Amino acid sequence: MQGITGQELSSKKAEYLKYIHMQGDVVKTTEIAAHFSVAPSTVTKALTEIAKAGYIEHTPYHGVRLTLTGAEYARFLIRRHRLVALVLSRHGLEPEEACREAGKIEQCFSKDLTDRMCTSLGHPMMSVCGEIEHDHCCCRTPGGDRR
Amino acid sequence: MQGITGQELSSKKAEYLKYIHMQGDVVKTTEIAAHFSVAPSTVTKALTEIAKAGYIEHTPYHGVRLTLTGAEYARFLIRRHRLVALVLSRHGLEPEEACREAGKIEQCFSKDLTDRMCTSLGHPMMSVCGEIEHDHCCCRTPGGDRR
DNA sequence: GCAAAAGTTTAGACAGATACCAAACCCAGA
DNA sequence: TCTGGGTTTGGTATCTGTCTAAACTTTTGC
Repeated sequence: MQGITGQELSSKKAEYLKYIHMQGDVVKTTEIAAHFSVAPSTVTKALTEIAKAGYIEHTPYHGVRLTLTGAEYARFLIRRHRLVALVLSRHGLEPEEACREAGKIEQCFSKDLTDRMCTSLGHPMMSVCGEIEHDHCCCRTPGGDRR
Repeated sequence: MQGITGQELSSKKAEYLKYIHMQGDVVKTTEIAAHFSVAPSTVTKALTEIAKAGYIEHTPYHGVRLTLTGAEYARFLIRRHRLVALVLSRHGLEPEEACREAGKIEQCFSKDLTDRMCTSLGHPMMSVCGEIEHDHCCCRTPGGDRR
């Protein structure tokens, strides 16, 4: 996945993708609908579009599963979320608040901005809401070495 | 202006309001349209709605002027912008970049979050793109004293 | 002082995101 | 196999932001 910008998916779709990633394997429409408190038909529509964009495989009536591209993108979304939460936690927010507020603002952060903050924070391993994986951060070459 | 949330105006309308504030006094439709590279009719429509919300007075064919409420809200928007830019500048961005990126993400920051960051930064007087006024920051009581 | 030019508004349309409901549809378990 | 729960389809709605074309107002130049 070269050239992520961070704006490939609208914010709601990105949230769905993150959720699918965190659930792992096959995820059902109803499960997503319940988690986000929306009607199943709303989810079906979003899923169809996310699938069209190549991030998930949607087998009608049987749920969705991330593609490789989708898994990679979801990891970026989660890394971004955790970096944003970390920044907020360093500006007076309690861990839980930082995580919640991050959820509201993260979609505005481009990949580039995310990577810059990551570098500036010294590529932290932990945030307030989980580990930060740097596999696909700008700070890694394909071989895994820091630049 | 009690109880600002930061989400009273959509992001484009907030940008227009900030611009009107920065131009001062009466601002014409065409001027705004040129600045934001949109059709004048787009601006008229937005202006009508901002006026309905009480932040500006719109005299058709003669331009707009901020109301007291609008001026106060615009000062909040500018303070928020500068605080966000300051945070970004402390995370590896050059002043100009920080200001530009702040413009993209600031609309997501609530009044509360803005005030928390302000406190955490020690109520800074300067950002990378201008002074920060604290007249209406949470850190001030009506008399002007820090809490 | 009036007509053309410049500026502005209105009206109608469209696109994208998100959401809903109702109806049709599929599938698995009793 | 039939039925019920889960899912999808199709239609509709709202919000935001945008445009074009036409109508209207103000200004300018002669």
